[in-house]
Amino acid sequence: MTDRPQASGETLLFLTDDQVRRGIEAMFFAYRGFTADPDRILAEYGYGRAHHRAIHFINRRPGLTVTALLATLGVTKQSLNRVLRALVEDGLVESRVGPRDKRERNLYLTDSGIALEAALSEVQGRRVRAAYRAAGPEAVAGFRRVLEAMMDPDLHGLYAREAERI
Amino acid sequence: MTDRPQASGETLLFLTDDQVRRGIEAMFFAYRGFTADPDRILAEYGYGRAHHRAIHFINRRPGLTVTALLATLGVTKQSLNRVLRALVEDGLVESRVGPRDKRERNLYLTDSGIALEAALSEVQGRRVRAAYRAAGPEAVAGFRRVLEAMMDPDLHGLYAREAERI
DNA sequence: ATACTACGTCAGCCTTATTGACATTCCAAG
DNA sequence: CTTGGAATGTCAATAAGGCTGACGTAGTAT
Repeated sequence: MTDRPQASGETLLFLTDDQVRRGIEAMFFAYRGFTADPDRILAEYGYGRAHHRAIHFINRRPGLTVTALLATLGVTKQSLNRVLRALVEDGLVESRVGPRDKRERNLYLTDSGIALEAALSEVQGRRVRAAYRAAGPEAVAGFRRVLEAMMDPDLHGLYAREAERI
Repeated sequence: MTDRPQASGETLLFLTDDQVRRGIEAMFFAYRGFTADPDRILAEYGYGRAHHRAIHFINRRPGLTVTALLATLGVTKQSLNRVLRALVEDGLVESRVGPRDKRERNLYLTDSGIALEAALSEVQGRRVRAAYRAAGPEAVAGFRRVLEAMMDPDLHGLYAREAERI
């Protein structure tokens, strides 16, 4: 379909199919690198990425309700429940009855939960920082802009809007 | 640990833990958006991302051997075999006995395989292009630089070196 | 009093991944 | 020519993490 080399005219940003495929490939490799370090720590606890995500978002929004976390992660409650139950049983997450609405459960990290979160974001952040350093400041700004644009507006919009509201 | 706001001195690129966490979060949301469109197509075929990855790399390197694909994907042969068998049975991938070394199997996409790959990279590329357009050309360059730096050198190095060799 | 919401849980199923074991084919080195 | 090892395929068992469907309970809201 598209086979012009570089061009620029109307779009100023013309990419061949091959260039796009390289970008797709880069996302795959980068995401794998991105998750490799936390995965190793999680494995020691018998946890997976699902646990990491829950811990991450509870840390970001202490007091988050189960429904809100469900919407953020985009999984079913049955799926999340298994993960959440393990975290609560292991004493990393605390589930308090909602003060306003008693049906709700507000989720908080315990001290051990905070410690694990710190360890996870430390190793993951190490790689992110290293990549940022290697690429340079303007590259980081561009990176973030592309990522934002790549997000699914339906799924992420809710989260972003909620973030402002709170 | 780190709570200075912006700074710049020695590193020229100082990021707070919170900024790094936002980056981590952005990767999560972006990767989900990135895979959403292909996932819908794959579901129609009863396939998953594993099939997509196999199709992608066979398309990129027609004649790829099973061992090379194994190393690229970083999975076990048992895991890949299931995926590969489905693709061969469904007539999307052809597995030819190696001409030089008859133990090897060279993998090729059939016409239907090429068609599916085109459909997948079309929808995925659509989102990538949209994100690139929204972010601008310099942002894209920066994005790629950060992604490259984020890859696991051990895993990706092999692939990159092999790409040059061929 | 009734309807709806938030949450938890049981059961069953699927995909993708793992480890371990074993067979086959075939290249290459002694 | 024999033998070791490499490339591949396959069987079995297991696990994480996701899904749907169904059901129950507590609490809010009308």
